[in-house]
Amino acid sequence: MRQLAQALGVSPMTPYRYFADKDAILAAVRAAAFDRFAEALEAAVAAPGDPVERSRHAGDAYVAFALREPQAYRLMFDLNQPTEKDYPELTAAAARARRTMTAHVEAMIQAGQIAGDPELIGHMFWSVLHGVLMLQMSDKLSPNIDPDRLRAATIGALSRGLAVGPG
Amino acid sequence: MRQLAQALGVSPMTPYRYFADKDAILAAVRAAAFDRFAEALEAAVAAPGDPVERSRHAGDAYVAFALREPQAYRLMFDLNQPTEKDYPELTAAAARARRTMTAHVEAMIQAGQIAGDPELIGHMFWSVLHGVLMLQMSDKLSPNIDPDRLRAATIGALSRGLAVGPG
DNA sequence: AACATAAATTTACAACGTAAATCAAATAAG
DNA sequence: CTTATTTGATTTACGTTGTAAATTTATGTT
Repeated sequence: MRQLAQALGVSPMTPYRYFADKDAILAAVRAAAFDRFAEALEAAVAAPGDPVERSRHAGDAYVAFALREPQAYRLMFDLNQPTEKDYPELTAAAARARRTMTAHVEAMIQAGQIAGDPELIGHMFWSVLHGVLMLQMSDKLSPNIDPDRLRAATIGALSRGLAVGPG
Repeated sequence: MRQLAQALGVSPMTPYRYFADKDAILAAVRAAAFDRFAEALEAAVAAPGDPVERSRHAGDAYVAFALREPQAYRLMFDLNQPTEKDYPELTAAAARARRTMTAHVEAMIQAGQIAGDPELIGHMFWSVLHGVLMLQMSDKLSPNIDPDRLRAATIGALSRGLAVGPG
């Protein structure tokens, strides 16, 4: 806090005139990060190309964000952070990212590319991306395993599994 | 630290005669948690039944551990914790859990159940389980999504995708 | 009994988040 | 243009935290 205040060129207690406490400040940072994240996803999904290509772009954008702003990504999903229920703006920003995901899956379904519950399918891909990234960032992967290869293989297998029959 | 010392019925500085600092203590706790975790997996894999059934048991044991000891699971994969490279016992305990996983996949491959790199395939399932659990625990899933259903659907689709052709 | 070694405690300090009191700057009322 | 009143920022101070250093207590050993 004192460092932050100094970086802002202001006295240690000044931020407290604008935020309730440290958690509120971090919640604002989290919300801003989720907004940047949602923007990156929206841009990727809106790019030209067929639905499958745009899905790849979305996945790439997801990973690129996490690796470009690891601190932000960490904070966004940090289990030690207070639940976002207490911070409406944060809830909203997180929901926005989820909606982007779901909307794109819906588009793929309407294109006949895939079938099933769009929100569930979106969450399936999300889980894979997040899982690999978390294991990668916490240094839990075996030294023999290349994160990019793992991610590609898992997304590939999951896609194939979904193409056969919907979950 | 002071609370811990009091719980041990000892003065605040006593733990420091046995551990370098707080991180070292937490690393020991993490290592112990990983050992319990590995034991749970080993037990599940060693249960009777065909390989596919035993895989299900392993997955169930994984999830059961995380939900039965959420604090432990959190700590084990906490990104804020110092890297386990500095704590050999911790590295060893984590590697033990990975080996259990890989060994079982190898068994499935030799049973002709599946094909591909066993360590990679093990990591694929691991990523899914970890991803869903983390999203669940950090309260990031959409209210419409049931974690158990999400996990089952994702594991199911991934399995189907792997059955078709190896990654 | 005297000493050496190990183990635990006491004391002390710097850093943290923040409550309370104080002070300064802007705006409104007379 | 004063004089209030509100707003914004700072200073001071307190309780907690992790832990370094000094000190005491317990445990062998000669």
